[in-house]
Amino acid sequence: MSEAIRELLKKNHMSVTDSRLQILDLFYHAPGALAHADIEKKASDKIDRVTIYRTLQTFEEKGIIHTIPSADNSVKYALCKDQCAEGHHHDNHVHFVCDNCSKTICLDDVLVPEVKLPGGFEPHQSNMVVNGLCNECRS
Amino acid sequence: MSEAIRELLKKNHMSVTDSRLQILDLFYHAPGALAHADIEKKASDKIDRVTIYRTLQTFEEKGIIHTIPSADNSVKYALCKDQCAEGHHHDNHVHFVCDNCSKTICLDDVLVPEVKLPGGFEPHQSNMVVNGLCNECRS
DNA sequence: ACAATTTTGCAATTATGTTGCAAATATTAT
DNA sequence: ATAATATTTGCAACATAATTGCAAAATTGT
Ligand SMILES: [Mn+2]
Ligand SMILES: [Mn+2]
Ligand SMILES: [Zn+2]
Ligand SMILES: [Zn+2]
Repeated sequence: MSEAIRELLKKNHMSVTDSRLQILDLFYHAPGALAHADIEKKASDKIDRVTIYRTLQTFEEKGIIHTIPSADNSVKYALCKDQCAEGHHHDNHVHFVCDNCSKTICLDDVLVPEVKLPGGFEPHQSNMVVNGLCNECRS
Repeated sequence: MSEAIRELLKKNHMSVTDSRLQILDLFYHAPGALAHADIEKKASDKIDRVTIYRTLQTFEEKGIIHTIPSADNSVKYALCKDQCAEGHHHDNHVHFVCDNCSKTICLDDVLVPEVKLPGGFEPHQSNMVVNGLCNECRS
């Protein structure tokens, strides 16, 4: 299992280090997206705050994780699916944030719809976040 | 003009104070959405940082302004249109963020499209942010 | 004009994010 | 396997952003 993670790092030409393995492992086992603070808490073997910042930034640049915008200054991160590569993300799916358990979930199968913009506006990338009750909290 | 702003505060059962008038005035004359830092800089007559935080929070609660999510921990605020009321926002329009001039604009006429969620998810509110080049920066 | 209520500014505290640099670790070459 | 090289980490120092309690100031209703 941990072997798959090593491979992912190798494939992206990154040194395989404990911090990186551990953080990636957290993402793979997390029920939803993770914030910097979540990682700081959950990391079994304590990792320095700065290392977490740098690791998240590197992973994002390499196309391993993507950011999920928020309306309250608390960006979260989640694993990208295959297609993303260095400097080239393709995470055009909708994100769901539960108002009850506050879990943040990638709805990989729900694509962000196109919208018609007023004249003169040139779209490059779209993000859509839906708030509400998640499948677990509603039942 | 400033009279309209007074009225808005009265209508929402808020005391009319200098800080509030000044901040509302900034919003009415701003070309786009404002971040906390923008207000701190632009306020002619200096307002304490804490007062700005508290004022933004109050305005948001009263349905006078709404937040615009971002992927880089820099939430912005913009005036709500009519229908919003205390604890009940109806700002279901798309937001545009220019990658060049970084202006953030409410596209009041472009509504956030509905999406079909997986079974069990109950949507309450949707946000959509489009990045790209604004009408001014493209020409 | 007065009393009651609300808002403000300041100080103190906490949280979040950034940078430079030496020590530790990982990779590559021998 | 060892050594040389390159990369990553942790620490300290710094910078910025946000929260809280409280007394002073301003606003509101009478
Ligand atoms: Mn996602
Ligand atoms: Mn808006
Ligand atoms: Zn939930
Ligand atoms: Zn622009």
